[in-house]
Amino acid sequence: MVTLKDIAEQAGVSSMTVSRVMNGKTKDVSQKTAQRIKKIAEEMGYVPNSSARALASRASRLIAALLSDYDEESAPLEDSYNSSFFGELARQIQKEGYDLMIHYVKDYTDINYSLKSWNVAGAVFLGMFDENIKKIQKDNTIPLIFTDSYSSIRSITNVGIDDYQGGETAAEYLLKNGHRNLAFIGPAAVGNGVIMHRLQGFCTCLRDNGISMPPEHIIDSGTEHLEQMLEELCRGSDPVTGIFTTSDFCASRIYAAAYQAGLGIPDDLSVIGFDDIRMSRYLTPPLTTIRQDIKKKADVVCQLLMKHIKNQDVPAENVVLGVELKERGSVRKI
Amino acid sequence: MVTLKDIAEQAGVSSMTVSRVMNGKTKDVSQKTAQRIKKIAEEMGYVPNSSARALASRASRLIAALLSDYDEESAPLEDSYNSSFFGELARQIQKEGYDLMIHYVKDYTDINYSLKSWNVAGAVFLGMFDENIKKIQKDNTIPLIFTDSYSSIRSITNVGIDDYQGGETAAEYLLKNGHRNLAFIGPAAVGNGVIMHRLQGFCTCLRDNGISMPPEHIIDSGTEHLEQMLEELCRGSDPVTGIFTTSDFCASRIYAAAYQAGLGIPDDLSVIGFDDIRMSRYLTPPLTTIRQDIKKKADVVCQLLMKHIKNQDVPAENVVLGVELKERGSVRKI
DNA sequence: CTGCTTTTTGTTATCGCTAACATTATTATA
DNA sequence: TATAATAATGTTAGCGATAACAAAAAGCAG
Repeated sequence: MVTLKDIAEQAGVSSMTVSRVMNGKTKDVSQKTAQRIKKIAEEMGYVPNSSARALASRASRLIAALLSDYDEESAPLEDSYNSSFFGELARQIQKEGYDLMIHYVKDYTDINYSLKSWNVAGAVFLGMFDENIKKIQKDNTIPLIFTDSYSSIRSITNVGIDDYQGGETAAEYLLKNGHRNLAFIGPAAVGNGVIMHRLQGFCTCLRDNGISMPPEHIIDSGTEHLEQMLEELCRGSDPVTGIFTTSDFCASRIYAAAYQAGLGIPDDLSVIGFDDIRMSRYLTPPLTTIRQDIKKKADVVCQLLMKHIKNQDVPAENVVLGVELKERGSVRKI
Repeated sequence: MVTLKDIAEQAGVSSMTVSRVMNGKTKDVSQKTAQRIKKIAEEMGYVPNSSARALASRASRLIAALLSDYDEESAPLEDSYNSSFFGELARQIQKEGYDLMIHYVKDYTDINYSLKSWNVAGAVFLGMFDENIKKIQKDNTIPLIFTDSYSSIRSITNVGIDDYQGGETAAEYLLKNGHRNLAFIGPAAVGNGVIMHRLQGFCTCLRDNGISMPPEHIIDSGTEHLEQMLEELCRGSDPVTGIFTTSDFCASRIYAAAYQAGLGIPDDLSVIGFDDIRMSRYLTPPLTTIRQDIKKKADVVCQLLMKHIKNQDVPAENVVLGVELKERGSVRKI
């Protein structure tokens, strides 16, 4: 392993000078020496020891990405949306000269460990929110960025999308196409986050247009009997003709269930998804969905993180990115 | 920040004793002291500083996952299969008490940096293989595990699946169902890896059964004009009735193209995929595919890594995991 | 109680690097 | 040319932990 000292000896300077060169402190070292040292470092294949750096400078160039690990079966990265986002984030962060590590966390202890163990420069919470956040914030001075969190705490920086408007847009579009009897399919745990806001946007828009959706039309996407439910919903005297669902993956389940129930999409049933994952356009019919721009989101998260790292006093922000209706073929005009 | 020293002072012992307790060297510290120290550490919210540990012990509890970053547009983690694997790997590694960091690498320099910068304990190469591997191996003594690599170098440990057999299985199944005129759709860059072995297994099995597949039936999945190609293929005097493709994602593209071309699956065209991603069962018709067990793969990679980390002298292995036909509804019996 | 082993604890140096300050070389100013 | 200002380099002391060895305490046989 090549160290600063090795290079220093080769170059006949002190290791501090080499350190300065390696850290690009151009105005502290003469050009000539800098050039020479760079060349030697290159030749010797020097790679700075990040641990030593982190230790000495009390700051690492390392970011932690935190994923929720509430149970064994949850697999956040199996979700196409999440993993795409994570991948983009990783790339962006690397571009900024930082490294990214991943941590599944399930409680305060985990989060604490995650943030302190490598004294990371910052952390991104992926689609999760912990009750203990106040405590975490108090214990740590490093920037924390949340994504898709609906905490009411003003002092945390969050990057999310306009879920509410996404719901509205979906409702508007269904209404515009003549649908009046609608249903919502999403995770049972609506909670007070992303899902709830989509649902609220959806319902409010309906209500504003004089349409109401009965509570029994809010269906748990986790149910085993999706076909039966769809059948009941769509075969009554006042059949449901349009469904808004909270993810494209879920939409694919609805496609399958509808098919089994003998319901054609979009002829018998229109479906509108959320996310616009890569596969959505290849479903049959191509899925009409509320698109969120994952690259943009990753970019914003990364930039915000850098800003906070470089300047402690940047105030917390709540960035809400717009969503966009991606019109394809899964909603029909009545 | 709480350090060993702080705890030591509180407990009235030397920091070395605390270090021993924290590292679980039970037989070096009396039970009584150990207990007391643990309690104090707990109370003070001690989190070991991994950088300092890595520096002092010349070994970190950190694993690097390396992803290929050959161009801006490649997004390995957008692939459902890859990201699921990555997610599983992350979880398993964490369970072993290690941390995982992710690195996109595009050349020797990147890989070198990745391995040395944090003096990681080991690295996993995700579906990539670098020409310079010999050099990398020589420069580093840490265990390197490859996945899905078809290097001929005996000294590298690899975990992959039986791609060849996957191809065979697909062919057998199509033949069994009476299909005789077949096509293969996959990335243009067949290379000499995963894709080639699937194709070879497929072709060999066909040949062994007296069937041959003309070269023009090997189609680039990247093509813009998939519908046209399918149309030509399936509408001639001797129409193709079965397609083997190299991923489930690709299969979904074929579904879409077939639909556009007015070809019904499986009535006009049978399709068999590869991977068995989460969404495959929800396609219409549910996709018959060659399943690979991602959890198993992650598990094997992780166990192998641990074995190599704990014992330098474990010989390199080439683990080939079996694949399994997942029979669903996209292949019809003729 | 002595001398021995074994257990338990402590000391010192070091890992590779950087912060903070000290020094020397260089240039500019009077 | 002397002197101040600036630029370039060096020195020292850690960062928080562990390795390796050293010392003290405890246990035990005779």
